[in-house]
Amino acid sequence: MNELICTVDLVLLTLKDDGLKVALLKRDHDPFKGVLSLPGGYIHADEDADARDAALRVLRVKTGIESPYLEQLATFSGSARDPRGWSISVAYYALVSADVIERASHPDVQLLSVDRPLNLPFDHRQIVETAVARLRSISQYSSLPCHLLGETFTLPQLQRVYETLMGEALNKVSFRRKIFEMGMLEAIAGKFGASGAHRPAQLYRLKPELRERLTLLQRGL
Amino acid sequence: MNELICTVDLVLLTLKDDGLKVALLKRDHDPFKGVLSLPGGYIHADEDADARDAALRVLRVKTGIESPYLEQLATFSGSARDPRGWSISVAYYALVSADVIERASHPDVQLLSVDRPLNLPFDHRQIVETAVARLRSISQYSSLPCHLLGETFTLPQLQRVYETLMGEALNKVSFRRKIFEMGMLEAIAGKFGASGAHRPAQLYRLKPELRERLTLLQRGL
DNA sequence: TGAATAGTGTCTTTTAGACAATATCTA
DNA sequence: TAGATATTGTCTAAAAGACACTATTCA
Repeated sequence: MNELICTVDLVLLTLKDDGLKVALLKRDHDPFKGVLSLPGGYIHADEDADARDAALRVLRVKTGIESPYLEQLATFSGSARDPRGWSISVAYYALVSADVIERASHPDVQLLSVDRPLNLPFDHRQIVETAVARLRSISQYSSLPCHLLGETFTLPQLQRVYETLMGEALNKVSFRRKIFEMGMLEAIAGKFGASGAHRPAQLYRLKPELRERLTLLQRGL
Repeated sequence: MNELICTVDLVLLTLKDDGLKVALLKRDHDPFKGVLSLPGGYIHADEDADARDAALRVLRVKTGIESPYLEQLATFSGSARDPRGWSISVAYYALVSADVIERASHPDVQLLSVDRPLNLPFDHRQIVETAVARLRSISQYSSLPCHLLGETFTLPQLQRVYETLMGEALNKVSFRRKIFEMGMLEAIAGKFGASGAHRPAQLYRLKPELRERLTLLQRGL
């Protein structure tokens, strides 16, 4: 039997300046040493219980981020994708608020917009495109976008996140009906200050029991 | 670096006797020699261009089935799932009509209902459950179930397939509206005979350009 | 008080579902 | 022609969207 290269790759996504960004790092080693690419690394059979564990380890070591919302995306494989040989990479996507990336403040992390074509090594461009398509698709009928915001947020903030992801304006009344129908939020007694000369918005947070799993909508937003 | 066991596993699904079945085989080798399990096998770096290729090869060799509708499901990995060591398995699911399985007529293939708990080695039960959940979920808003029927079929047949997968009766008028809205079918000038003493149903087939990719519905059935 | 955004009430439009009438076959 | 299922027309109910009104804050 042949020895295959087994790795994980991470698509770490966040919102900044009203746009979706992907976190990239300069590669430490050849091939493509010094080139911006997805954070990734070999699976370590001796320390990772499974591929998800490897993904969390890679994210922690390479970006300093500890417990993001993380899901398996897909597995990319073949003889053509890595010059070193036949390889298999289990890709994960993680969603965090821009705050979390700033607090980790890893000097090497660069955030690039996913809206213009990315020039990346291996098949990383395809991996990013798959992740963004998945995020946009699932956002249409789930609570997934909440994870791009911080611990607490207002409904107008949340609506802007959904609108950014879906690329279209949403009806305010319908949006609120749907979000409440999902029943994923709990109001926090307290208000939002940073607004300015207008009525402040109610603060909400994800119900703690829903931090790890998504809430789904029957019909979409 | 450690050597990992790299395999593919196949969840081959079909409809028979109005129920969803999964195709299983008795294992040729240890571990679990002689036990019913998912068709699977090692990735062969020297002959498989990628994992999908490996999945198609395994399916062809082990079941005689040539070109099914095939999608990547997820990757299952870790030190706990295989007694031989740390392993990684890229799982695919395939949908075929019962006809296709019969025509391949591989003597070892056994079809078991997915509706009662399956007792399978490794983490194959979890893989099957994931595949069935994925199929049922995607069926709510796509043309996926068409692939469980043969080349041609009637709308009443198709509705029964959707109803079996979704586990509920569907409104006939709405179902037809939605299916036509998807625009995935083309009528065949000719009628359906096997019916009996009543008006025969119009035959349809998937538009040829949609044999490989799904048609999606904005709102679900 | 006026400007700005948050939150709500309600009417209209769109979509889904119920029901029944018509169509077409076999025995 | 009776009986069975396919197909279609149309009315009703539910969901989504448009729009405007009220609420609350700061300058």
